[in-house]
Amino acid sequence: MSEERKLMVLRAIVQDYVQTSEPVGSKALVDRHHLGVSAATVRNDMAQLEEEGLIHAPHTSAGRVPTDAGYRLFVDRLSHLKPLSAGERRAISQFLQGAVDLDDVVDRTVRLLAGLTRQVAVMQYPSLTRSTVRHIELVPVGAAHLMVILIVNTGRVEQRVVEARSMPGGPEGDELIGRLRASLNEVSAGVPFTAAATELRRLVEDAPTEERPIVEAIVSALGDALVEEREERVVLAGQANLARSGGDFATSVAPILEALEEHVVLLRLLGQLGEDPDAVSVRIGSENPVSGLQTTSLVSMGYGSGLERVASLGVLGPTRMDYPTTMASVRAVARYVSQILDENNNA
Amino acid sequence: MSEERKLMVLRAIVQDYVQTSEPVGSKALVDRHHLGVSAATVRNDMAQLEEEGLIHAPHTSAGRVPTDAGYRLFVDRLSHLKPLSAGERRAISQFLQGAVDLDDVVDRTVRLLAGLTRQVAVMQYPSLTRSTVRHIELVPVGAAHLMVILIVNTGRVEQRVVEARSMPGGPEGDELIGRLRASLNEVSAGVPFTAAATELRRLVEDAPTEERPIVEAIVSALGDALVEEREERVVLAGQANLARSGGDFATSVAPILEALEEHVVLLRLLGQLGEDPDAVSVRIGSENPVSGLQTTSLVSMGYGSGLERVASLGVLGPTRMDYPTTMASVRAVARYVSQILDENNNA
DNA sequence: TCTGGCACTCTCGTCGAACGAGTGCCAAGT
DNA sequence: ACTTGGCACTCGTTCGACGAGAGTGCCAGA
Repeated sequence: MSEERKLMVLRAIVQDYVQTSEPVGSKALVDRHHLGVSAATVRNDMAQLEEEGLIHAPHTSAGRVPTDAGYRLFVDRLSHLKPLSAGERRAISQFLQGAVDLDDVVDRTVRLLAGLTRQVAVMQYPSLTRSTVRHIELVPVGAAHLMVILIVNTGRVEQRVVEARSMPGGPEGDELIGRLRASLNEVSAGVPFTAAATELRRLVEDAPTEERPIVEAIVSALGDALVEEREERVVLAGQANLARSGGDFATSVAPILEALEEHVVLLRLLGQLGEDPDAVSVRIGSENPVSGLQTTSLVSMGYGSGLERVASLGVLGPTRMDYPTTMASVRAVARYVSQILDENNNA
Repeated sequence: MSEERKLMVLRAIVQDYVQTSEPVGSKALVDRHHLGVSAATVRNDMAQLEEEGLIHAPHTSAGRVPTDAGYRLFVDRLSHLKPLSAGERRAISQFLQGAVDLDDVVDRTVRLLAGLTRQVAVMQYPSLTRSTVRHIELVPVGAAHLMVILIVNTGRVEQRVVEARSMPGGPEGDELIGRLRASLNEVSAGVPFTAAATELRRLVEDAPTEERPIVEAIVSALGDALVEEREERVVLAGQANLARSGGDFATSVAPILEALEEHVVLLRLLGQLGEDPDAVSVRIGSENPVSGLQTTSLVSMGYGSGLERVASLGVLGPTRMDYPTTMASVRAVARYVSQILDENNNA
């Protein structure tokens, strides 16, 4: 028995099953793929594959279906990414180029990915955790409030309003605000997020007693913004594709939709990338720790401006999915997004 | 034949059908509701109701089901909002009070509504169209760029980066920026959005020739922000409830999910409120112009700070829904949200 | 080690009958 | 003029049986 042929058979099973969504039998296999052997031989191979836990028969007399392990082997060793056509690449690029701001980039990306793969697209907002402070702005709002605005190097903006009752009015107030703005930016502009937090806290200690309350308030608001933003966001698109995806999902799609609404878990999932940040990561079925998602696969990849992979994006679909194509799409989109973020960043 | 009893029968049918989700027959009706008449009488009434197009029999020998018109009559004349319990009110209030910023208010609101009604919650972002400019801020970014920040009275912030090559560096630049900031705010602070646009445009004309390019760039960026934001956003939650809602939705939930992804149509729907902005608006089944949503009802209501109803929120569910309870929930949430926006606004 | 053949096992769709819920209508009662 | 009980009739639904079809496992031979 040729070990190599066995793998050919597995590959053929995966391909056929993905295409037809029906268990594939020995006869159909030899018809559709020109393996040079007979159905009986294939049957023997199948029996072995089943023993190894790579495929599985829903019931005695039905064809075989790949198991999660089977897909895993297929993805790791039996497939190569199917390159996109030039037209597709151009379309992706142009669609993303049209974005006007970061929100728009994210929005367009998920929609694009969902449309491209006909599955659910998920995208993590560019993380601020590894980002740096670009600028801090203070704006008086009414007499007794101050708006604190934090601008991050990714272009994202966070704002908070703080009370500032102790703030003197008129020119004195303006002078104070100007001074605070200057020192805030001095210690934190260009500084990575985590470092900035401690630097800012030192400012509070150094402040003269009468300015303590207001500096305290501002710094604590900034701290809030960091933490708040650290628990990041995800954006989804293409949920309709779930329902449309026909006979998959033995049970209803409800548990999956539920899981998708738990943004916190999604974020944890997306956060766990493979070692190589430039490779597409695939989490198949039960490899997936989340309860509702054990019949789905997550194909994801990091993206971000510069060398840092700030966040990741991907698609979620039935384990029975076209991995080569999906992986290629995810990779292409991740790269284009990175590129666009780069441009915006250096601009 | 008592006209009044006929309506009682309709009401009973709606109530039973909503509860059991099965067509209701004459026998079941007299058992469950103590109408003082026999099943045969009820049958006669039913025949009439059917003739009037208020109910409908799925097939010859099955119970009756309300039509869209039947629900409409029920909502308009046969039901009153079921008041929430004190505990529920307190829970809503507390949950919303915890919000830290506008995004968080919106996020919490949709999740709350979805949980409360076990349906899909939709919420329009507080519109900027009817809003006023609170403040405009200019922040230099690097040597040749300027970030333009627009702060709106709802607390929302929009930012744009513009090129400013012609901007002089050093103290002169700072002076220029200070002057521009002052005049921008002079003409637009507190001014309603639409008026602000024209005011700003006049600034360009009045600018001295050498400052023209930069003023032009800033104003055009602001104009962009207005238009961009005019095509507003919706936030959804509870899509899983769709799939969970059991036997409803003859077809699959796919078309509904699809429709929900078309944010533009959703916005148009939410935009069409009834005359009375303080009343709950109900759009039932086919009253709904959107193709995918003809088996669903939309219960919505305006909200906003002050007297203005800036935007609206609501829930979407099967036409077979518990209208009194749903309407009460939507109204309660809309009111609390308005209240919270008010507080943030006046603070 | 491969191949053809054959018996065996399942699932799935169809058919028909029994069932039951519910209606429509009629004739009688109030 | 309504209301009521009765009764025949209609149709979906359920259930079991049955046959067809697909696919396997295994064996004996090349």
